[in-house]
Amino acid sequence: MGRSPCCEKAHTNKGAWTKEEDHRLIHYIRIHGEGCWRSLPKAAGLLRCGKSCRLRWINYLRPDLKRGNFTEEEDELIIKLHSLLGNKWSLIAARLPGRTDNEIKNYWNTHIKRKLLSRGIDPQTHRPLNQPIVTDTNTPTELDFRNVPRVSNPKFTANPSLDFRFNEFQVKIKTESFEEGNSSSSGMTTDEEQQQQCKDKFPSNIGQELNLELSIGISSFGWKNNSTTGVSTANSAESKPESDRRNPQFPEQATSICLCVQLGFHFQASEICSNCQNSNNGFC
DNA sequence: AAACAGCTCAACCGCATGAGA
DNA sequence: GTCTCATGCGGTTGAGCTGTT
Repeated sequence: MGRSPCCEKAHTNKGAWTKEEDHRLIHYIRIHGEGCWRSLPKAAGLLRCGKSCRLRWINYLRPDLKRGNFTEEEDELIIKLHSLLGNKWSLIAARLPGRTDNEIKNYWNTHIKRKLLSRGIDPQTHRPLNQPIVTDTNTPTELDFRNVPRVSNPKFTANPSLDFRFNEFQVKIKTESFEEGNSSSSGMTTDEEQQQQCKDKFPSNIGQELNLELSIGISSFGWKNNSTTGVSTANSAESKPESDRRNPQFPEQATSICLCVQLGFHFQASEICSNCQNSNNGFC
């Protein structure tokens, strides 16, 4: 006794969407908003299954989608996020405003994989090709979860939020990671030279540590009022899909979810998160 | 110009998950 | 606890496009 199919396949269209279908879907969602995908096709007069409608809207028709090629910065961000998260395309897409998980997945498979391979990097492990995996118990060079603090139970946190974060999660990387490709004019690879190259590229008082901090949680202010906070674009209500803004699973005022992944140099405790404008000793 | 190969990406499929009855 | 529903996610497919011979 299996589950009933999500739609009556015999009476649904498949394949490429026509302009008329797109127009109907856009028109319907403009009036009624997202959600209720199962009943949407019938209500909108579409001979499509709800899944198909949802996918079409999310991946193609949504007005906040960014069109055009990926920038070099987006490329690098995707690579870094993939090294952290693996094939969690939806999580990666959450960090790239205007990009969809499907788009990123396709781009990864068609471009970035090849790019990494040409650099001699395994796209799955992000390690140099043909290099055996060596476990160094003293100096973490890749993700190191051994000292990750507990994942606190939301039931016991001060506010009713998820508090799932990899605290103080720093990944030391060699400065050669900042170099473009494998080029090294002198061929030298000493630490001194790498440090100098790093300083040349990043002429502030930045050290050699990249902070690849990942934190997932609902920012505390989000439970108060999301209309008056300085929420950055990535997490602002304006940038969220209509369904997120109307999500009945959350109280009306609790729609700001901080999914911070700080990719960059470790920022100071006195600074605030550029994403949620929160200051919590460098974490949010 | 035609045939073929390779590539891109929109769309589909199956499965997982959470909510509610 | 079990079942169904609704939704979301990741892997895969295949039509159409582009480049090459």
